[in-house]
Amino acid sequence: MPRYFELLFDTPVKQRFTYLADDKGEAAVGKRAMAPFGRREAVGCIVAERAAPPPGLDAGKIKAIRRVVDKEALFGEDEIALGRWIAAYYLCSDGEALFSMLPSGRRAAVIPTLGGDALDTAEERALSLSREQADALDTIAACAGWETRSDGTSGTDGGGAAGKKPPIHFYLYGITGSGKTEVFLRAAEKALAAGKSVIYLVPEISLTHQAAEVVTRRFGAGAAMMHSAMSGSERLREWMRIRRGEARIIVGPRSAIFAPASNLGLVIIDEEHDGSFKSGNTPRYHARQVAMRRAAGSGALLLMGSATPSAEAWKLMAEGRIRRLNLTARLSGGAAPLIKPVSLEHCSSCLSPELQEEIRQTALAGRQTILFLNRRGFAYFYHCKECGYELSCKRCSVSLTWHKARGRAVCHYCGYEEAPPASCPSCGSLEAGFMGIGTEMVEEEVRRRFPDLRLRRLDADTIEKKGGLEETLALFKAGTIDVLLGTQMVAKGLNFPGVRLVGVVFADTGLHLPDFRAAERTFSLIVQVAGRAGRFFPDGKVLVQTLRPKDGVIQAACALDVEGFFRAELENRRMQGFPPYSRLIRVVARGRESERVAGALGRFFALVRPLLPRGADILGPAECPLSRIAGNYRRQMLLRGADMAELHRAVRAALEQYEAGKDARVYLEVDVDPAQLL
DNA sequence: AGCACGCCGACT
DNA sequence: GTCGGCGTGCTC
Repeated sequence: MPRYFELLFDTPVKQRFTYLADDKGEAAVGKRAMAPFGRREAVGCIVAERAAPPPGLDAGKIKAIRRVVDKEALFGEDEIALGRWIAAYYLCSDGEALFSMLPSGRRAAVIPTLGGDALDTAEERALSLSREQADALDTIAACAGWETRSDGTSGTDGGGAAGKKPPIHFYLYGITGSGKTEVFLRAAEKALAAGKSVIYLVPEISLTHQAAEVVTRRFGAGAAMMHSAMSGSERLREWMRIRRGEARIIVGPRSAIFAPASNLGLVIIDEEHDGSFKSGNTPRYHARQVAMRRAAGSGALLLMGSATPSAEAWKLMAEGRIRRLNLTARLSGGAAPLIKPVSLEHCSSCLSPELQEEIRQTALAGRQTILFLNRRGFAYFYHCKECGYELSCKRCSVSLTWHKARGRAVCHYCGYEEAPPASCPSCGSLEAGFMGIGTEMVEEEVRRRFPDLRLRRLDADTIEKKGGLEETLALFKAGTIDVLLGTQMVAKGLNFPGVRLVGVVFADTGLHLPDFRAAERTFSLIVQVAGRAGRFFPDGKVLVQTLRPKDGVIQAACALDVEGFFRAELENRRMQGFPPYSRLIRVVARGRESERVAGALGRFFALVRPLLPRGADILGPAECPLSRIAGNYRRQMLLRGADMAELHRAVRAALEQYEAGKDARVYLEVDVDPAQLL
């Protein structure tokens, strides 16, 4: 009696392929298998067994599996079902979805990790919880119905083990330093004690390592981690430990949401607002969305936290669909820092007199300064006053950034570089040059004004050499650096007690980008950076330099007024019909020839428009804000509607018709719930 | 996505 | 006369 198995492959082909079992009888659902696929061999995943070949398929076409790759199954039915859901929701093939769940390390990223001692020692040390922390924890535990044993608190809250209750989501909304981590850890402890497993998501890169250390210290061998620097085999080993139930708490970045944890009781999402929870390649999933789906399926509880929630989360809290738990008090003695907008309007230097003075005062007091600017290089655009010429990349519609130290003009999108022009390449005028401040320029300025201060710059250019990041952070921590200057990476999660002053060199970066989330990102970035100041002393100070000190976003950020910010921001979104008041699917066409790109997207537009439900509309087609990247022209359209299921139906049907006669040399990218519109 | 088959231009 | 471009189609 021959056995047949259905396999999925990591290709965009939306089909299953039927094979005969191999001779040895090892084949089983959930294992990977090598099989002849087209004119080559490929690894597929066995997702089902069937008694007979599919009707209508020529029996002669069926081939046999070459060999089974795995000894034990990697996936259970739950994971396979989750893969199907991902594919349906994010509009990719089942195979792409399933293989993206696997920590195979196909595209293993080498990512610098932070030195383990960048931990928040004060929070870790906390033995007893604050009143707010304890209340939050009690509320969570009570709703979850986990058996509570410690604390002398009495037993279960009715409900108990079995029975599917509607999932409850919680949001720990608290300022930086209010002790969210400790509540996360205690909630995890309780879930584990009740026999459940826990997934703990943290933003990519830096925090993964820190959080992983805290969790392993706390939970020992029962913890598994999935950080991006691990090799494929290491990650696979962790995967199997989780499947076997040997590890019941999993820490990692967004992909850890796929961990094959059985009896899932709790999903934690730390820094919920962080952009790295949304995947940048197919399937373009959002870990929060997947977490909600997993929670719904398993009855697990979802616990998120941030000082600056996303607009989506904020709205759900306002509607009562996520329960908010407030942490308002700063632990460890720190007070909310004084945050002040400083106008750069009539300032020739990138350091205003006020910021210079504070840097001086801070150094005099023997304390440290962090300067933040989200732009590397020396100057980021070139302009000719004579003829208006602007120097842009030959392959992208992006201006070249001058990297003075390297002596090159560089494209930050494709890496193209050339020698910086001595005079205007168009008219030869000398009234032309680079403008717009970057971290290198700030570095030069600080060194010029404060030759005695020990300064380190921390951005993608200075950490290229391995260990650069760890070294700089260690030096800063040890107090051998007075001023730490850098991009994003100084904004997130680093806690250094010696810091008194934080200077945001230019807050307007990104504020006026053509993306409806520009204000939200700017707001949360400023608030997050501000959180680096005075965490352990009451005299922290933050100066926010801007060309528009009166701007509502800047003002709200400086007042740490999250409520006020969202009152205005959500009203804007509602008026303009953007998320969270609508749902979006973004379709991008890209290709070498602009006419073909336009033609292809136009054709897709014609296909999808009649399929859209009432009330839904289309923005575009139009050029992408970044209309050309690495030689590819890009056009996009935004499908907008109230109901994602309806949008899905329309796009899926249109895609099917489009495939039938698709344009050569044009690629369509579909992004459900896009996070970036550039 | 691969990978091969197949049909039109400039080269040993 | 061939090498090689990339358009088209298929993968149990």
